Amino acid sequence: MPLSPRVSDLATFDLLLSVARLGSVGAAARAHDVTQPAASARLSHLERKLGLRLLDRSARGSRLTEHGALVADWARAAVDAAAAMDAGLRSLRVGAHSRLRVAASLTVAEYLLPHWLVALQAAAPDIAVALVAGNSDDVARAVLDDEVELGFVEGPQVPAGLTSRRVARDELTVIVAPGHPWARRRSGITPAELAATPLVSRERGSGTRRHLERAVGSATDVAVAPPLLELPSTTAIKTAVAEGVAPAVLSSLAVAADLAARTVVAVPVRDLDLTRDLRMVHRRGRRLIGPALELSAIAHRGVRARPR
Amino acid sequence: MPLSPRVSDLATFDLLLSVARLGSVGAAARAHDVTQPAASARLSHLERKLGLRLLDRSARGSRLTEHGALVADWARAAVDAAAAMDAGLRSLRVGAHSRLRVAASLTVAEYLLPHWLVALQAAAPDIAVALVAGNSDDVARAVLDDEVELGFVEGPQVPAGLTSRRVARDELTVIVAPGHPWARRRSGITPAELAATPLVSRERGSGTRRHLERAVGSATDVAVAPPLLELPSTTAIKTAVAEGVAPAVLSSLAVAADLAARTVVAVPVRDLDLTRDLRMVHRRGRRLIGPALELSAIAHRGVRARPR
DNA sequence: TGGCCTCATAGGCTCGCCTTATGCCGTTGT
DNA sequence: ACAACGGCATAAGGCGAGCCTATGAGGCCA
Repeated sequence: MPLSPRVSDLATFDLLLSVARLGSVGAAARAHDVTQPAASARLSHLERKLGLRLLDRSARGSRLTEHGALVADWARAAVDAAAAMDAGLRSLRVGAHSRLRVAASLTVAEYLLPHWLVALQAAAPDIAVALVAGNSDDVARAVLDDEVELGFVEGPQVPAGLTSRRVARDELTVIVAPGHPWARRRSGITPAELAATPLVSRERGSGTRRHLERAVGSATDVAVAPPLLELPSTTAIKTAVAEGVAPAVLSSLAVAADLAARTVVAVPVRDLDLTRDLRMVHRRGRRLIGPALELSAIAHRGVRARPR
Repeated sequence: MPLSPRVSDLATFDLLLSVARLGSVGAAARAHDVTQPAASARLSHLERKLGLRLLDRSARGSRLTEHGALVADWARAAVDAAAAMDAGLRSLRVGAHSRLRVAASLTVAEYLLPHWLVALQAAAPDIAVALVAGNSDDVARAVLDDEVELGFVEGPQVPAGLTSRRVARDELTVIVAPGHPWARRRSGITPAELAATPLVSRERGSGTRRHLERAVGSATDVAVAPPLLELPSTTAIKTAVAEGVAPAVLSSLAVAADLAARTVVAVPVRDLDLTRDLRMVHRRGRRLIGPALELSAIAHRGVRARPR
């Protein structure tokens, strides 16, 4: 089910947001480095395509209509997500002249870091960040070897030689397809049930998988069953779960959107603590300065500001 | 700051997601109704533009590289947001032949309903939904007058003649600019402080504003100060707050993304319950059937599946 | 009433993207 | 081992979307 062409042109929605912010089509056009007629035409075209009047045009400028305000709020969510992706993409380009090098475990790199990078760019636009994604061991090694100034890892153990600080708390979540028997279990499943069930899983060595094995191991005698299927990406796992292949255990950050859209369902687990800390690490004894300090502050403040 | 052209072409990222899901460029091309060379060229072009290899091409198909998997996860967030917007947009077109008519208060229409509509479309693709957005009074009236089958309202009071069911719980959140004095108040502010401070606010009559006045009124003798500034949209309010005009009180659903990006900061309020229920309503005595029942089930299940 | 701001329209051009046709290469099956 | 198949890349041609410049129309303010 491909995306409708109605919404694929994010640049025009971004233009609409600029009109809302700046109060006139011409000003928005200048902000986007196009001429006023081009902007005007694009917006008219959008209104035609959607079958909605979005703007009240007057001699003093343009304001959103009621529909326009609603559409603008929807669009902002999409544009923000795209901006986060863009911040991430910039950091992946091999940064020969990067001023800040960062390593992050997958969960952090996927769901948290892009937003921090957006905030960092707003605070200090000239900082180029280089990002390396890997598992927590890779990250720790990169920090110790001085390949990066800052690292982000999952899990309880902090490698020797590193100073750590919690930047977020995450919770592993059991997900199943909406039709799966566990989906009706309002009281949850037991750790033993979870351990006995072959899951769709990341490859051995992933932080999520290791954390699950440790948590289940300390709550029950049953060893975690070998996976039914190993897949290389979170996305692939969610797709497999949604198709009913088997349950999976993923970070709550990874499944939030899918839960909201009901492609998969969360199953509570009784008497098992699946929370884990996401930590920022840097070399012990080395003070953070400049860009690294800035990013560290942004990430840390995220702790309190996290949505419910 | 307009969106970078790197990420504005969502359709190509959607194509990348299809390649990941289907395992080959050709299959993704068919799913998107273009020829294989067109898809191949677009993906190559994207890789050039990003400076990253995203796909491992082989004679058996194409798989994501490590970078590709990360980019795909970022892209999925943006594409999902766009899909939600699309579902919302479809429902705004005046639905002469719509099979399900819905009215929703602004908070629900902005942040919840689009995702429910995506799920509904997945479950029943042929249902056309017509959405009317308004305040809770408008919604109640529309349901009572039989203009819509289903309504979604905010706040505690359920109008007579309507059956209600809670579908989500929301919390009003005090937000300030990152540099505002309150931003450092880890222990929070008092209800009296909040009441005494002129806020940036929606116009009188908005559900959020009324709920705040009621909650503060029952916790303190001080009446809520008149707003410093009234603005017509949530977006405008957040912008004003971020620019340091004054604090504001908005739904947690409205500010989650902004908190994560640190454009604004949440301030706890001591000894004041700012939670409120978001309710689905329909005419008393009338059983929900067909599409309305389906949407009602999706919305209700959302209660348990909500991200933390 | 003139100047200035807003947005809309018209004409001409460029360039991006798609389609069809074809070739190459690795895998698979007999 | 060889042939058939599936998957991806390249080439050439055509169409259309979107941009720019130039200009017009309408409201607001001095």
